[in-house]
Amino acid sequence: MSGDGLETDQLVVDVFARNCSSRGILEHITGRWGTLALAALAEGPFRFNALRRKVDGVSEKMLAQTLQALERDGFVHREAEPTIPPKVEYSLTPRGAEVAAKLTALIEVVESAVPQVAEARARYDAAKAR
Amino acid sequence: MSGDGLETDQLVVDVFARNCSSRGILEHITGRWGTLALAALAEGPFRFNALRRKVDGVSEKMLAQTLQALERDGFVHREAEPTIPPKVEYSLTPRGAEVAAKLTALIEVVESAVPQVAEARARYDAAKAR
DNA sequence: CAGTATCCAAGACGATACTG
DNA sequence: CAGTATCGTCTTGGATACTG
Repeated sequence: MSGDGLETDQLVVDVFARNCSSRGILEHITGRWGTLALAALAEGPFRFNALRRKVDGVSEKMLAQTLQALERDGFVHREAEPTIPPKVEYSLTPRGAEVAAKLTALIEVVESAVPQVAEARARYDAAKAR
Repeated sequence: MSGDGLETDQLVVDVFARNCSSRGILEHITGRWGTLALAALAEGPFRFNALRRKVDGVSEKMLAQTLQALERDGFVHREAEPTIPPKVEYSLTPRGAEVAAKLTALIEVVESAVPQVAEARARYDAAKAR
């Protein structure tokens, strides 16, 4: 624990500032798997492996890691039943639901834009090739 | 009209699917710098170095790379005046503005949640340490 | 000013094996 | 089932130097 010249200011909020708390949080949410995990949980609670199947391509390690970060930040709730075999259910907290709602809105815009993006890319590549 | 079988790899749209077009697009947007660049441009047009100053901490390389990806996808417009010294202005396209709006909504939620996230982390860490 | 090119370190990521 | 541990690869990303 060093308290040297670099002050890790606890309450910088503007995302555009470096060392800002909100950036770290935002990166958990907008990270490669964070977005997909939250969007999946927006459809309802999931058990670990069900979530893993839903979010196609994620490894055990990354899903566990992502879920832990989101749980620590208070966006995801983890409910473990101490049975054998273990049953663990993940769901959104109220705050997680708020975030997830914004994400699904974003995803919808993106999905509806897929064809236009394909066109835009073709134009860009054609122009660059010339 | 949507086919039931898995048709192709070309126009898979569901984000949860691997090899899906929307995932790649989404990752440009939600990437470490994509989100911040779009959010910054939501406040108005910016020249390269102004944007670099605004988005604190981004390197030349990453900003250029991010901006090119977003331009190629049709979210950002690049206007270059062939003067000396060169003047290049970046702005949002209409589709980029749509996306940026969703992003700023997300950022607002995150920023307003900063204090609660800090609490949640403290609780989580305390529970884990025990 | 607005980039491009190159190098290199850090860590993100995936596969696998193992535990409770 | 729900993870953790470990290892090796491959990408990400920053610093620096250079061009038009």
